[in-house]
Amino acid sequence: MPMRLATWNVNSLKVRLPQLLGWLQTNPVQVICLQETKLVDERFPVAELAAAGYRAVFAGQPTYNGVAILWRTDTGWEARDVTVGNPLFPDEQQRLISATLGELRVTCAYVPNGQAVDSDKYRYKLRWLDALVQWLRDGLAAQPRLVVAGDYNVAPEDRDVHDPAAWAGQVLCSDPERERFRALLALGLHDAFRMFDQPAGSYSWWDYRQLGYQKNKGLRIDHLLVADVLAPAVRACRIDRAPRKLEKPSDHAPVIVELDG
DNA sequence: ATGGCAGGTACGACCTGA
Repeated sequence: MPMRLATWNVNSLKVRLPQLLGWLQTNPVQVICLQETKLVDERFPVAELAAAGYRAVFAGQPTYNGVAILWRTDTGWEARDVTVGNPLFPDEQQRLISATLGELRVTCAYVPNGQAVDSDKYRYKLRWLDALVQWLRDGLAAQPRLVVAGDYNVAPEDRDVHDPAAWAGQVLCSDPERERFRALLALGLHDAFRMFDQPAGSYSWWDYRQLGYQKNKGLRIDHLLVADVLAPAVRACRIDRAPRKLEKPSDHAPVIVELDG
C-alpha cells in the first residue's frame, strides 16, 4: 500500500493548527514533518492532534524554531530512537529531530536561514550544514532507509528560483549553500521532487510582501531527500499550493512524497 | 537603495524570517 510523507514549515503551529488539521483531513499522510512550530513543549497541541488521529514527537523553544514529526495513530507505530539535535553539533536552537517509524528513519530539519551572506548567521548556517552532512553519513550507514525532510533554506538550482539573476549569490542561493546541498545528495540521498518531471516555476515558499504568491515570485527551499535504497519505491512528489491560498497562510507550502510499501 | 508582510513578545518597538 502506498505511504505518504510530507514536510511543512507552518510558521507558528499555534496560528496554523486549524489549517494543519484541515489539511490532514484531506491529506491523511502517514507522516508529516513540521518546522517553525514556535512553541515550547508544554504548549504543543498533543490532544488536538490525537483527536485528529496523529501522534507526535517534538522539540520546541520559546519564540523561534521548533520541529516536530507527526504520524498517524492507526499505523500502530511507536517512535523509536528519537534524537533531538545533532550530537556532532551542540546547539540550543531546536532545528532537528529524528525518529524511526515502522521501517523508516525520518529526520526533520529546519536549516538556519543565514540572514545575509558573510553574516555570523550565515557562517552558523554553513557549519550547521557541514555537521548535518557529517552526521547523516554515519546515520545512513546505520539506518539506510532514511528520509530527510524539511526547510533547507537552500534553493538548489537556478530553476528553483523565480529570478535567478536577482538572487545570484544571495543567501539561500549562494554557491557555498548549494555545495552543502550537493554534499547531502552525494551521501546517497535523492531530491524526491526532481525524480519526476515538474512544471516550471515550482516553488515551496513565497514572500508575504509585494504579492509574492500571486506573482509566483517564489523559491523551492523545502525538500524531501530519500536514501538510495528507498528511491526505487518513490512514486510521486509534489508541492501542494492550496494552503498558501488561504487566509493567513504560512509562507511555505507543504511538499508530499509517495512511496510504495 | 529601501521597504514592503507576518509571528512572537508584550503593549512599544524590535527581532527574525527568506
